[in-house]
Amino acid sequence: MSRSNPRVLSTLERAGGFASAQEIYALMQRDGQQIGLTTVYRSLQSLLNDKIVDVLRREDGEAIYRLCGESHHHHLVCKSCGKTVEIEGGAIEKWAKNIASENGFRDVGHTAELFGTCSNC
Amino acid sequence: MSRSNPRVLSTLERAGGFASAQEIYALMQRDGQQIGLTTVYRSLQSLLNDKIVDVLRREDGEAIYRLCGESHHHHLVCKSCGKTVEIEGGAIEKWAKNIASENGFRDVGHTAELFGTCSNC
DNA sequence: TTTAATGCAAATACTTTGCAGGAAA
DNA sequence: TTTCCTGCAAAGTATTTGCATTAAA
Repeated sequence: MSRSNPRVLSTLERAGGFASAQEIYALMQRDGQQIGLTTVYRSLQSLLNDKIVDVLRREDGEAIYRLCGESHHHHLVCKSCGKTVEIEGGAIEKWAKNIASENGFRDVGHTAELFGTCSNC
Repeated sequence: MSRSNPRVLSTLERAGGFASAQEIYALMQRDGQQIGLTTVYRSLQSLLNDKIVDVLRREDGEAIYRLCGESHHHHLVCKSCGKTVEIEGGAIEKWAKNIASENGFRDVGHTAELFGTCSNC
């Protein structure tokens, strides 16, 4: 797989660490940076692979990418405005471990996302 | 807007109260029910409007609809053989509600999946 | 007759892939 | 040369919409 174009990552940072592929592409175009949409998508795939970014979905299904810290966490996302709060998942980690051992599973990971409507919407 | 075709709702129920438009359409086709994909989409829109169903997004962005008020469950999936266990999510529901109110969110739903290696693998 | 439901086909939007030209090692 | 990066164009998938036909009231 191809490596990430560094300008894609820096554009994502500049966008507030939260943007779709289309938006990153548009931003770069507006700045006069020469790049193809394909490269933006491929770079994001690669960043995702390296766990440098995280992917969520907007209400309309568009994928939005955001920079991700190293610690395992979850998100609480507003369905209306996209506002995102990072959640520490202590309780859910414990829950996952319990469920796993109850069912004889090992090496258990998990995904969890919360979504709703924030106080401003 | 057009009203919902009742067979769409009953197919969604039959699917376990959780399916995408494409899946509902395929299910109805397989059963020999005559319906168009357009009608399935329009019916789901209408059910959504009437708050009879709820919409979530799969990881790949496909919209999945579920009956409102269904006590939904989660899955524990073996990465190696695909064995799946249904999990009752009492603990996680409570967790989600707490997190939501702590952050001033309302109408909060969630997704959660566990994956690991089962005892046979 | 008037209104609502239906479904085909076309249009949209996002995303991925095939392929060939060019840059880098 | 060999390998990697790039981007156009085409393909793919999910979803919506225009429009004419049909069923129902």
